[in-house]
Amino acid sequence: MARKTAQISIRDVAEAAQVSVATVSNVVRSRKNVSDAVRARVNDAIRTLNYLPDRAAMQLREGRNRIIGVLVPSLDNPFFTAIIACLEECARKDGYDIIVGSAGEEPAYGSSRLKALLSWRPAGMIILPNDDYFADASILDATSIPYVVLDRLPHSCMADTVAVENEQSAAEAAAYLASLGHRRILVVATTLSLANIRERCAGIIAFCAQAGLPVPQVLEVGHHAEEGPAALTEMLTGRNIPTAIIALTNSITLGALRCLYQSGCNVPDDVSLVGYDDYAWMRATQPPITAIRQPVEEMGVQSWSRLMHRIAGESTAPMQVRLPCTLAVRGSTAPPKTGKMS
Amino acid sequence: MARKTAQISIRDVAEAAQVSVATVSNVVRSRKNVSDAVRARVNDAIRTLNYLPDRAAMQLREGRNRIIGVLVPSLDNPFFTAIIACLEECARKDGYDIIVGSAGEEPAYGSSRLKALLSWRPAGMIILPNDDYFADASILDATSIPYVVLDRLPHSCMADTVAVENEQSAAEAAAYLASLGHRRILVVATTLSLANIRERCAGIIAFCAQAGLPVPQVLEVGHHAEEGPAALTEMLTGRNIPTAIIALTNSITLGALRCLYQSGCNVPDDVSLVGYDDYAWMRATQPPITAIRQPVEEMGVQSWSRLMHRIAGESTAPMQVRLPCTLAVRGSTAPPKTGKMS
DNA sequence: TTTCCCACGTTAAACGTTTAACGCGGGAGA
DNA sequence: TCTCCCGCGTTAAACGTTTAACGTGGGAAA
Repeated sequence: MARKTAQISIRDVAEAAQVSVATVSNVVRSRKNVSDAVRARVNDAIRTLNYLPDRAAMQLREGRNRIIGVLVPSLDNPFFTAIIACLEECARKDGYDIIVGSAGEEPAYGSSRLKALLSWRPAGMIILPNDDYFADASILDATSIPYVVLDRLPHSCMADTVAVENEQSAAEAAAYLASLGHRRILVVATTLSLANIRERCAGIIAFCAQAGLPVPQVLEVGHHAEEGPAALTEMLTGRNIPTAIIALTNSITLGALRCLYQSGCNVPDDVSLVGYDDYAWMRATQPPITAIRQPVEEMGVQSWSRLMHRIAGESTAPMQVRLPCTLAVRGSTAPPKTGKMS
Repeated sequence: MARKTAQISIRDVAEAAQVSVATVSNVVRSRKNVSDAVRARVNDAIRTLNYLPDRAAMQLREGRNRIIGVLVPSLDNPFFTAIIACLEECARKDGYDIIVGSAGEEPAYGSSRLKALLSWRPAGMIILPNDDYFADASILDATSIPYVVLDRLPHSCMADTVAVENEQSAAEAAAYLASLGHRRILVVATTLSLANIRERCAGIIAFCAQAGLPVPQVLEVGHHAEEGPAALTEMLTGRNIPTAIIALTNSITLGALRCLYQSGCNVPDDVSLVGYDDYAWMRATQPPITAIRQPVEEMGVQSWSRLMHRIAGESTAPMQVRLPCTLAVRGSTAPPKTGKMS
């Protein structure tokens, strides 16, 4: 009978099957030849005792285990959870487990979450930094653990990185709006202290400059913008409102939509809206939202693949992967009503 | 200098600080009095070597560690990720780490994910089952690990459970629709093989019976309904369409909205819509969606608290916690246009 | 019959911690 | 001066695995 109090260990199984612990291990890991009779006895014992190997012990013995640490800024953002879901799928396929930590959007906790993750002695890490100074890099570089930086790129980094083509995708959205006849574009951002956001801004500004459009206005509204930031509502109820808005993240897209709704602006008749990320709800609004679709799945797969290569010992120079976004044109964008210009 | 190849251990620190490993441990865990001079030496060594204790070894030594396993059906559903975010917050406060596994909405993998989680020897588990037979219960009961079942309740269960008042909340939504004058209500569900969904249906049906309304129609559309299930579109383009829809999950709410949009039904003029769960996007649609708000945060907190009590040794009979939902009335519900009845 | 080898099992060490038990030196009380 | 105790550190065992090294018994080749 299994003891209820303590976990049953390989020793209990060995005892029950009348063999040594080494033999049990050999059966479980199928490492050495074990006679059929003994194997059967061991398997029986495992089943009746409900034996499960202890990962901590395995890991301790083997030095490094099949664990990947994933550090994200937040678990409340569908963009991050989608990536996690994708990484989890990759991990399952390759026989890894992932451990997820959330560091918070503001770099407040400092590196405590990273350290917690590292204390698992993971075989590798995938990091989505919450700022682009990425002080954590020094901690990671002090270990020999390979890691991949995803989505938000730090200023400088000795590791593989995977990100989307922020400038190009944002410029493409601006170009599309320009082709519809828009000239006054408002860019709504979380914060310009994030490199990917800055790149998106830069893409739009560069396009406008090149196309002879006025310099677009940029509004920073912070990370918690789902409920519709007051600053934007104010701007939309004022005079000389923009004819098009580009929202640089999914939460901003949502917030912008609420502001437009609150301030009585009609989409797309009064103001056109283009949002980053593409979620199901954007296709269920009326009108559906024109979206810059980030290749979330591809980001997960690529970063996983990079990490696996590094774990396998690849020692080439760090690679910088950039993935293209696609613009999904829907009903929230239309030519501006010329009447409202003057 | 730290060896680059292997992780630095407590022994390296001891060597660098010229003390025994026990002393290092005592400094790190501040267990016994250590003189200031020695403490300083040790802390210096820790800092220069970038020492991080190895969780696997700690856990092995201590038998059971501050880990909670969380098993959810899917990481693609914001309801589950919101709960995870909340549990993570609780865990951080109490000095625990959580390890998340996703089992898939269909009970296909069987119990392999659960076993993977259990092999971490967690101090406790929080489970959101993916079916209500909950075969995993036997595996869990075979261990001495306390666990809490959340959201979807199995047929019978010897553990603490936390769920919402499904019947009452659904009945309340039906009652509200009835008070507006609706008589033909369509219930759209993922699958009736889930207890919480069945309870919601039952609540609506019971109310209709009691209020003398016709028996509401129930449509099962499966788990991946965000894109708008064809069966629903078909029903909405037919004759004798319902005047109100109650969508029993967030994905169904989204899917229903798309179907309504596709089939040219106006919300709320042609059809009223009430949806389960309340996310930011539901307030950004036009009209905003009337929602049955599940107390996600409270579910997380309550289940965490139950688990902590059990871990602390509480051995009373299993408790069944039920939390109330609130109906947030918004623009997607209105009295039916009587003209369309005939 | 002797020798060798092979197939199958076992022994024991090691992984990095924690902690009970022990040692030791010096100050205080007798 | 002798004893005792207390504060500070160390030693060593233990946690559950894996695996290299080591029996051991029997069959085949000589």
